[in-house]
Amino acid sequence: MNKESIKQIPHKTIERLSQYRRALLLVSAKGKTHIFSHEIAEIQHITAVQVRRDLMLIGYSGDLRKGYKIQALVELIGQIIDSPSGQKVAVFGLGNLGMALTHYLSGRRENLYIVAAFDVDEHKIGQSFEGVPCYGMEKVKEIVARENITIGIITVPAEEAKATKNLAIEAGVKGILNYTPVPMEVPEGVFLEEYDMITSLEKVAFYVKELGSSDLENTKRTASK
Amino acid sequence: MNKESIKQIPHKTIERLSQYRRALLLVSAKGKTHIFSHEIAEIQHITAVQVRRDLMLIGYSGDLRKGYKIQALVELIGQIIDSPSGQKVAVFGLGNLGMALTHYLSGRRENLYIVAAFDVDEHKIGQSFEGVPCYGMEKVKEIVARENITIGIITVPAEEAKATKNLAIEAGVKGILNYTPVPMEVPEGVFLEEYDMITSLEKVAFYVKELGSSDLENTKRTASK
DNA sequence: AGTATCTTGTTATTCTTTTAACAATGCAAA
DNA sequence: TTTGCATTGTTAAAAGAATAACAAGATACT
Ligand SMILES: NC(=O)c1ccc[n+]([C@@H]2O[C@H](COP(=O)([O-])OP(=O)(O)OC[C@H]3O[C@@H](n4cnc5c(N)ncnc54)[C@H](O)[C@@H]3O)[C@@H](O)[C@H]2O)c1
Ligand SMILES: NC(=O)c1ccc[n+]([C@@H]2O[C@H](COP(=O)([O-])OP(=O)(O)OC[C@H]3O[C@@H](n4cnc5c(N)ncnc54)[C@H](O)[C@@H]3O)[C@@H](O)[C@H]2O)c1
Repeated sequence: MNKESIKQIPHKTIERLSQYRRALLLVSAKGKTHIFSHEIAEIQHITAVQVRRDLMLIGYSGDLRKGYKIQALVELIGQIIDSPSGQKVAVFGLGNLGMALTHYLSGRRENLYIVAAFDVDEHKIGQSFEGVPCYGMEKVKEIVARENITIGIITVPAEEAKATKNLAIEAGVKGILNYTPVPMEVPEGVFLEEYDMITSLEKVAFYVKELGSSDLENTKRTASK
Repeated sequence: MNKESIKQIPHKTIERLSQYRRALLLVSAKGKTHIFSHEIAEIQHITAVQVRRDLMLIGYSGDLRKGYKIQALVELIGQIIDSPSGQKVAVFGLGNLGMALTHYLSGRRENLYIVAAFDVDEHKIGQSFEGVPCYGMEKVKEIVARENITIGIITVPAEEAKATKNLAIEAGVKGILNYTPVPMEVPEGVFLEEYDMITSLEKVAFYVKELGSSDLENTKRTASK
């Protein structure tokens, strides 16, 4: 697993590794120590080949008779997708969605820490939510630098989305998770992931309509993007 | 645009059509009547070829000199992705996320109506939120049937996710939008779309780490899908 | 020992999606 | 009129991802 080979891991495989790990931790908690590719596949509702291929790409070898050693696999996935010292995350826009996410994420993931939220609302600034302090926008540069925040989640109103993204990047954020419906672009060296809920919902609506009008297709789609 | 050709529109194109439409409505509101493929592309941060290819797939022809007629294109996209009489949506699990989504979606989309929420919390049952009534789980069958709800958004706790999905499908829901981190499967004739936030966040974290360790890749990824 | 069975690891193939290439078109200006 | 230019529509190629195919290893059973 050198740096070059990691770079060639498909994006989709990276996504599945995240999911495998969580699934593995769950079955591990039940006392299981080994698992077969088809068992992982069943949990994830994908094929066993897909699982084996993904594990091949990260260079993990299982036992031909017992399957994969859960603990070792979890550790290897961690070596690949985690930063050794963890990464810090900030939420930009502590509204309905931002608050839900803060609630959901804080104290949950071992290597990703939500350490700050930013908003313009005077009622929120200065307070803490789930142990996460909320700062005014004028503090972005200072806090991002001081805390070494590398990831920003954008949940401000659509009109403010691009400006907020720019501010975050100027302050030093290297990864953007954009939950506004506004398509963005980022400079070289910054990674952008976008998710648009309306699109998902309209997509479901479209395929429901299509399935209704002629029942040809059995469909499952997974996004995460 | 017959039924066969619609079926062959790539999933990704369907997603982009949803986004094109919203972008077009915005520029239309500013008084613009025509638009070039490269203008759409710029808004969406994709390539003009991609736009033209998508429009080709839905059989829309632009004017060689003026570009695409915005209003006509919006209408055509509507003919393709909307159901003529709209579709009704229910939220299952009116917690932090479910409430945020209800807030966000209610009264917003023209052809998709959130008409019900379901929860087990006695404090929520019987109340309305954003004009959306919350019912107990024992009412799912009755309400889904009565209101002809075709789409269910799953935002219950992870442990309840599969049971809730099954209940929704038994009641007659034909499309599931799963926001829990629990991978699901659905019977034939039901469409499933899943989005896992943790996966997205860990993916961003991974690529931030990689970009940091060697600045080769300029990356943009969009999910919704 | 030999055979059957199950699993992994990997290569080959197919499918999907994006990107490139380019002919055809229509207008404007020379 | 003719040339140049920017745009569309479409076919061709490339890239990315999933699926299939199958050799090889390990164990159990005969
Ligand atoms: N609520 C949802 O479920 C949901 C779902 C998908 C996408 N979104 C998107 O997420 C974004 C937020 O949605 P919401 O429902 O939470 O809205 P919201 O209005 O509840 O929250 C927006 C928050 O951003 C703050 N804010 C406003 N301007 C700001 C600025 N310039 N800088 C920093 N903070 C600022 C506001 O004070 C508020 O707290 C929107 O773009 C929306 O499209 C929301
Ligand atoms: N909060 C987020 O930002 C967020 C983000 C991504 C994913 N999720 C996922 O969404 C789900 C909900 O998250 P949340 O933060 O809103 O949790 P939450 O606890 O705030 O909400 C869960 C809601 O579901 C209700 N509920 C519990 N059991 C139920 C049942 N059997 N049937 C119907 N309703 C039931 C609860 O009463 C509560 O209102 C979780 O699976 C979580 O993993 C949440």
